[in-house]
Amino acid sequence: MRILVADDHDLVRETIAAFLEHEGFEEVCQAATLQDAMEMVGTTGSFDLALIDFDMPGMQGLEGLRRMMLVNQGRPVALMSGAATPAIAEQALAMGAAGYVPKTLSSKSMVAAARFMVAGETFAPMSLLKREVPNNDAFLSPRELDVLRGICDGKSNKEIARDYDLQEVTVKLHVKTMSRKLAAKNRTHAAMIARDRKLL
Amino acid sequence: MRILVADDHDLVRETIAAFLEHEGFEEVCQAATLQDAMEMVGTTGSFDLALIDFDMPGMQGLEGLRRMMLVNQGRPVALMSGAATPAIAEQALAMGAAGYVPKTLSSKSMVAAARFMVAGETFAPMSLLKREVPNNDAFLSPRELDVLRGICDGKSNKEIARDYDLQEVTVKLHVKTMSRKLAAKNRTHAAMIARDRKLL
DNA sequence: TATTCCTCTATTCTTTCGGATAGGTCCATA
DNA sequence: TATGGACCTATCCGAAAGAATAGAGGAATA
Repeated sequence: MRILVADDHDLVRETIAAFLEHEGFEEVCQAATLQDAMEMVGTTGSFDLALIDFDMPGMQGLEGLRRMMLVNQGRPVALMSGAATPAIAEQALAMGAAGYVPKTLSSKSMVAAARFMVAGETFAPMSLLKREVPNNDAFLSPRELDVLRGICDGKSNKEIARDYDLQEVTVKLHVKTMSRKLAAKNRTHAAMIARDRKLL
Repeated sequence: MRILVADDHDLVRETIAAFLEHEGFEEVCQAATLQDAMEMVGTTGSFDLALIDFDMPGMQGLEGLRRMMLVNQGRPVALMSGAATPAIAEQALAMGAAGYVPKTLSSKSMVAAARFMVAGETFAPMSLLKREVPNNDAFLSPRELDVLRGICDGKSNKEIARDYDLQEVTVKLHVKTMSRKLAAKNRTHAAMIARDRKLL
């Protein structure tokens, strides 16, 4: 049962490794960069599970994950991160990662997740996939939400105006202010952001 | 560490309970009906985790799950099933279940999942969350997918053209043909459709 | 009461989209 | 070789969107 923990933050890496060892994983290796991690696979053989950090040197976004998965010969490789977006996690899973492990996970859960992935299952915390909507509140006004819904349905400003019995200019106003609130470049971007945050 | 396994199939229930006990869970209780399970909670107190079968007598679909969650005082309750549809699993999770455990899970994974849910995390097998994207293939051309990705990022045609070293008109062409293929009214609509079908 | 926020409207202007039409190359396959 | 598909470019036009600015009514709240 060989596990690799790759993270450039010494404290984080060592803590995780210590926990895993304490919980019965026999051989827990460590690496501080993607290069180190890949070399380690080359010299000592593939791991039963590799946990690699998203923000580690050499990762180049998810490209590092892809390369790591290649060298580990199909055995499970999971992405770790402290601050990756749900979108990144989903992408990682889509490209076949064994899981996504947020560093916010309790040590107990972390060990459970590791066990799980070693067993060949794919793991992701539901907190990622479960709608996080603590932000929403009174962030967008009711009208702005109306308009946003219309946009998400692919409607034009004119159509939205007709639906709610408004003038087109008014809809435009809402589109603009709402897009600013969401930090969206335009209506399409706003629609995607809305979909991501599940705030429709 | 008290766990409840509720299933009307004696063999299944006892097997699962035996595995959990073998893997270190101290107190594993069993029930063959929802009534029994709820009474058990009433007399011996709430469990750290309750695994209840979807097809058990008294369940009445997900209503039984809801009631079980109420009596267990907010502690994790997970749905088990041999043949529930993904839709049911998603519904269960939406109503706050601690997880969905298919009976097809290996015993190892089952234990890992239990550990995980006891720790307060929510669990669902990725097979549920992994998208079925068998439709996509060759539906949109590679270029059209490029453009679609750009649109989903809220980019303008001009930006997309720059990204791929094309003329803006060309991008427009792709937008048009691609929108037609997706039956989208406009770029925004196309972006939403793409997101829904996970074909980015 | 004054202030703030949401709401709606108006005008003007520039940029972007969307559609139509009309070419062209490259490539694979029948 | 011909046919069709994906790909690229061009010009033109109208519609839509986006941005800026200005004003006004209503409701809630400090």
